[in-house]
Amino acid sequence: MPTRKNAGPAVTPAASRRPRPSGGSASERRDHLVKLAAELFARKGFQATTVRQIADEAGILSGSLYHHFDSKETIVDEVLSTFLDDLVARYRAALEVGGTPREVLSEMVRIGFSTLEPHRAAITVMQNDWNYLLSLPGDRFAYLMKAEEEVERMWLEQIKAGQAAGEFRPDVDPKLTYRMIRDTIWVAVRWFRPGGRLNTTGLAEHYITMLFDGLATGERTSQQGS
Amino acid sequence: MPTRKNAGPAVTPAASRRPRPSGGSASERRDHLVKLAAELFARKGFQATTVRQIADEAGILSGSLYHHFDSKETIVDEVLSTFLDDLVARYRAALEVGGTPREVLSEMVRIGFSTLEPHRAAITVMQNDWNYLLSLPGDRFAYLMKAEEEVERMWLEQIKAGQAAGEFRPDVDPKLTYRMIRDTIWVAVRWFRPGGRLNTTGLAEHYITMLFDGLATGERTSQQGS
DNA sequence: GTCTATACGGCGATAGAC
DNA sequence: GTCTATCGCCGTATAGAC
Repeated sequence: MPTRKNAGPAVTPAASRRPRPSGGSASERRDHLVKLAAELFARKGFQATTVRQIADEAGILSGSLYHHFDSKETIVDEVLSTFLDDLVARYRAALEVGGTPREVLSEMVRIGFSTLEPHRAAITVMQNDWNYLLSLPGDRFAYLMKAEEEVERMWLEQIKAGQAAGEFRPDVDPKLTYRMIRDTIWVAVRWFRPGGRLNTTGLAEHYITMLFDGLATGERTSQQGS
Repeated sequence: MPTRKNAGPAVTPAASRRPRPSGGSASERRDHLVKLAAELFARKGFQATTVRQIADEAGILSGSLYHHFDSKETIVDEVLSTFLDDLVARYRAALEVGGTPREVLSEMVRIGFSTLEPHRAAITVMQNDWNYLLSLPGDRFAYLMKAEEEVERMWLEQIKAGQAAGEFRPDVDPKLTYRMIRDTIWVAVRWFRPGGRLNTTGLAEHYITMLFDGLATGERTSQQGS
């Protein structure tokens, strides 16, 4: 079942706005075009990708694209909202399962790295064109910030819970820590390629080790309280 | 003295290509234009920034820009090469000072974060437009990869030395570890703003703690050998 | 060193035939 | 659902006056 799980409401407008045809064949074509466009956006950047290039890739002319989408922005909107809906749904599910803060955070790290392969293009676009899309006139891409805020709340909750339980060191800033974790995960799309020495699972476990236990061997230093 | 220290040769072509006028007044104007352009590139992206906008910002017309630069690419070239020359020179200097791997790595982390403020715009451009610039026809921006490779060698050397000395855990991958450190530092330009709770020094110390000792309190887990 | 004026191409998007 | 044809705009860059 490739459609949304019922773990919560859609967080992005485009996802709920999108019509759900019965046969599915009409939207398969559309989805295919979105995938092609996403690859180009990721490789060249949103603005540097022209509607003619997208159409070329699909073997049609640029004018024909406008039978499926009313603008280039609509396409990138769909790329990003599809990814964010999936991501947020999986985070919510992980929180429902529960566990110690360390267990939940580990799972959230795994979820993040596991999206690297299926959503590589979308994550790349999100990283490179986030600021530009937010700077566009109108509120069209405001949902990007909304999604980011919900995700941040979920992470912060766990980090703070871990500190309150004495599981995490009290002398680190939760927000700062969250940002560094988040960035480390997403920025990996820049260099991660499937088929390398490590798959995304190995990547996640490597990072979980570093995150919780650090690079150093031996005794810890500067373990002073808050 | 704002010019290059004699800690090594320039690593970027643009830097050595650039004429060094005696009076300095002529190049001050040029440097000013580069700074204005860098801010716009950082805010809107290289491609989305037009030469007309750059000229507007400087209070001249777009045609007049071409008295100073022969193309828009030349401007971004100068933005990036100035930053990279400074960065590489400082890394080289840190390696010359020496110390234990942990000390040297800590210093390299500090150097990285300390560039966030003076080179904020350049780092942002580097992050967002790296792929696009490398994809341009010709070898013009190939020096970006050259610089990146030299920097990677410097980091890997220290990580591996630390593992050989038993200072760092042997069960992490040096290259992977380097990439994650590098990404965590640079990606901070996305959210770091001077005047917040933490300055770049505090940021660096926070990260050094996390990097070496991790988030967890208490005993370490999974300390198996290679 | 800046301005005026403009060349030239490619951009996103549209209308209507098929 | 795609093509043909095209509109109007804006992009980088240039030439020559001042």
